[in-house]
Amino acid sequence: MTAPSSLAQLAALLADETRAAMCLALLDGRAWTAGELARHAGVARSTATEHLHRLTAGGLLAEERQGRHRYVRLADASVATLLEDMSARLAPDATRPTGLRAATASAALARGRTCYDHLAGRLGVAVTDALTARGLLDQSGGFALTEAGLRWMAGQGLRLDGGKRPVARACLDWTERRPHLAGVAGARLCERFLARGWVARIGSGRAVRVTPDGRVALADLLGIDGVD
Amino acid sequence: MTAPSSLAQLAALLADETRAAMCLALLDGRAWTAGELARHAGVARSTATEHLHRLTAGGLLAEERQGRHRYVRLADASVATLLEDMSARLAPDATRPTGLRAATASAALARGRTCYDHLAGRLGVAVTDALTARGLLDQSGGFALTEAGLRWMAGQGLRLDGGKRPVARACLDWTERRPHLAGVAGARLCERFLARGWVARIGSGRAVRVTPDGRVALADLLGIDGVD
DNA sequence: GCGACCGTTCGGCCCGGGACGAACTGACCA
DNA sequence: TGGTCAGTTCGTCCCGGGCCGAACGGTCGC
Repeated sequence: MTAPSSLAQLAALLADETRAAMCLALLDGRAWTAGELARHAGVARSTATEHLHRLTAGGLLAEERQGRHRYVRLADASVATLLEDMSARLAPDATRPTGLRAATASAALARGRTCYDHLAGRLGVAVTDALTARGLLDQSGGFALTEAGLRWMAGQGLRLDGGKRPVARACLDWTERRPHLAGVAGARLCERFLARGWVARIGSGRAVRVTPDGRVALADLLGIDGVD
Repeated sequence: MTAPSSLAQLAALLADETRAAMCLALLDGRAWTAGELARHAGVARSTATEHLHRLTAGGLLAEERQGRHRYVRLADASVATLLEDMSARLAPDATRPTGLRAATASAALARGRTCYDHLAGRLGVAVTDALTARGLLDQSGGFALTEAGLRWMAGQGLRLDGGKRPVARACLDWTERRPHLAGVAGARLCERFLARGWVARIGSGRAVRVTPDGRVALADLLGIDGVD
């Protein structure tokens, strides 16, 4: 039986604006230093230290120490899933960006970005749609790779054994309001795209752009050719 | 962009032990009165009132007033999903029941219960396994009804149009540690089983038992015959 | 109409926890 | 070996929010 106190403890970890900001920042799937997170959240370093301790003690974050730096990242994919699920409930509040810089940053995110370890934004949705159109992904009764889809992934040299993680899973996109592919399959695809240089990160954030090579590859591989 | 403050506000709703207890109680999918929840959570009625206000204002609960009673229930299936997902992270803490009454109650829950609007426990897992064995449900690349599965549901007169809700979805069972069928399909099956009297609720809780009629029907329909 | 009962509002109490700055440790660099 | 910088520990302040009991307002049943 789930104890109410455990649930409350877990929720309490995210019930603070500073900690929430830190977790959302870490949703980009990379490791941040304590100082970076402190600046990002707008609190003193000492305060950040305490928050990071609570989050790691609570099992949401994993830490790695390198010299005088303390790197933290989300503990595992299930934490990212939890954050996504909670964010999905909030999607309608779409805070309008003010100012030109915020607007272009937001436009870049809407075009394409990583969502922990898979692709999201219009790019993520386009890939998902293409997979479905080609009969590799089945959305009719859930979100699952078809027989053909499993063969296709294998043909690309992408392995799908990911322990207890679901192979294919829907993740709701807060810009597109449509589901895109997550789970092990989504993560492998994203890895591949980045490794081959088909998509590249913009600056240090979550936003990504499709490279010229990527345009060719996407058209070639999945018949996607309208990506902006 | 998801605002950290919104996420924190949502989490704060569940970050209180009393509110958490209320939400978990409501996971049985039924409507409770404010007084019942107050007693269940062990707080004064006035305190319960305040908590219920916060939960409804936050969109987690929906209320219906009947005479001098105030009935509340989870606002929608997505709230139940969120609670399940969070509980799944906590599963390992399996609090051992102490005392005979607690033990028999817990055994009944492990045998079969409702999980918001679908079946869980050994019963839920058995149904899920049977559907999979018969080629109606595909777990290989996610959780999805097969073509045959969609036809079978239609043949049973079960409609699957559920708005934006996924048709089939995995829900992790905290007693069995295995996924069972949730989503629209899971809900329709559970409805049907209850409506036909194949399973019946035990007392006022979430536990259910298979009736003699149910035993016959389950064997007949899905080849399940080991249910205890 | 009169109790009995459910829920609500309000005032007051108390505790937890989030914030900061100052002082300290330990790693890196000249 | 001293200076700098990242992170930590500790003392302190203060606010928000959870709890209760008492009083109040509807609704139901007799």
